[in-house]
Amino acid sequence: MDTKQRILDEALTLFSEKGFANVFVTDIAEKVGIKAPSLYKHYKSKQAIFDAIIDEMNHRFEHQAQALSINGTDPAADAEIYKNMDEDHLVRLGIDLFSYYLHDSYTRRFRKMLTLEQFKDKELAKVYTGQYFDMPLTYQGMLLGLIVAQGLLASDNVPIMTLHFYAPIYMLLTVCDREPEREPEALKLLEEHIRQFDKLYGRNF
Amino acid sequence: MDTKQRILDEALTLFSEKGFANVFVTDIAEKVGIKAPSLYKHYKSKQAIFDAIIDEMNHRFEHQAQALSINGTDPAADAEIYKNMDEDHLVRLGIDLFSYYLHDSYTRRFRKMLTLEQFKDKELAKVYTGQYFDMPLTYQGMLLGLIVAQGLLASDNVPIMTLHFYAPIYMLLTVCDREPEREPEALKLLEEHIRQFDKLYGRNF
DNA sequence: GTCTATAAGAAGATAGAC
DNA sequence: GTCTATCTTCTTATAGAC
Repeated sequence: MDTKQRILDEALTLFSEKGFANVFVTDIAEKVGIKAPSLYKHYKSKQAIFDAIIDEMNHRFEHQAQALSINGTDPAADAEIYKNMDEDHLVRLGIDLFSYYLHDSYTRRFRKMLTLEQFKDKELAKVYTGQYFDMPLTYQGMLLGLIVAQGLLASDNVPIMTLHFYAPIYMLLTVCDREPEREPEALKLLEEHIRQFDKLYGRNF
Repeated sequence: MDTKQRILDEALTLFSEKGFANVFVTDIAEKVGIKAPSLYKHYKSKQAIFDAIIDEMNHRFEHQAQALSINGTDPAADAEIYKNMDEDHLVRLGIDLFSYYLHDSYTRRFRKMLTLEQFKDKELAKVYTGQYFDMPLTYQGMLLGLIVAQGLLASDNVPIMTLHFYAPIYMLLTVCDREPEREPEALKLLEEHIRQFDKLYGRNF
């Protein structure tokens, strides 16, 4: 990895732990193994480093869905996976989703950084809500819609059904971001949540 | 309100909007209508102001439940309220809860400040999780337990049922903290969520 | 308790040699 | 591209008069 990229990587780590304002260019340079002035040969300011991280994220998220072992951009192509979706498969899907978001290094650091900077301006607020509310609800809504279409679950309001599936996952994720030692407890609640979800939507309507 | 208290009030507003590190003692003093050095007659440092806000919160939250028009500390005493709990009453409860958390000035500012400072140290992380995860789940779990006991809803896993009730409320709250203009949309989803919740838990088991 | 003046130090960024 | 030296500005905090 070249220096320019290593700067982004170390800056992201520091920003996600301490917040933009509490990280000094000296800290970033030290982690990279150079002196602060050298850093300005790669980026014209501390803010430019932050902006470059946001830009890089926009490129990476295009491939995110693939990392979840789902096609991501073509839900119809994912339908095959959900042909025989039973409770255990749904639990596996939810835990994989949760574990990926929680443990993938880049995803976790970016989410934590955005958590700390979300009120800075309207654009960052939109990036956060887009990534952790609109996009998951849209995509998971398509998947659950497919499962409903196949008669494996039943709902006359798939968007709300999706909110019921995703909101507990999101909340448990924020808990583990703050207190990683609560992950076992979160995983237990997550599994119970999905089994209950499956029972609730598997029996009604 | 005396100067000492006004300092806390203005500091909380600024911290919740910009984060601790991006607020300067000059900014706080200006809002209060004094010069920065005068501020040091009331608090020995900027950090001491932050600490005083956290301390004040610990006192205020004792009375929080009462502001929600429920007893709060004695769920058994609240049982009366839920004697005739139908879907519309449950919707009202959820929307009141949501609206209180979102619009109560002190609650909103404190939550936003804590959001920005939650990774600073273990103690702040615990305050956040305690206030917005453990406490709501514990208390709402007691209320839902009462409703289940009265046969108005049914569940063999009240903690997970509580997670299903609260997690969407929490997630929608975080959306509105970032993008207040999305409140109408959030309220619509919130009402649909609770009506669906009532149907799901009203028909099973 | 509030002010003006100022100390003390931190932090972002630049200049110019190598 | 990296370094040392340095500039400039900002920020917290104190001193001491009123």
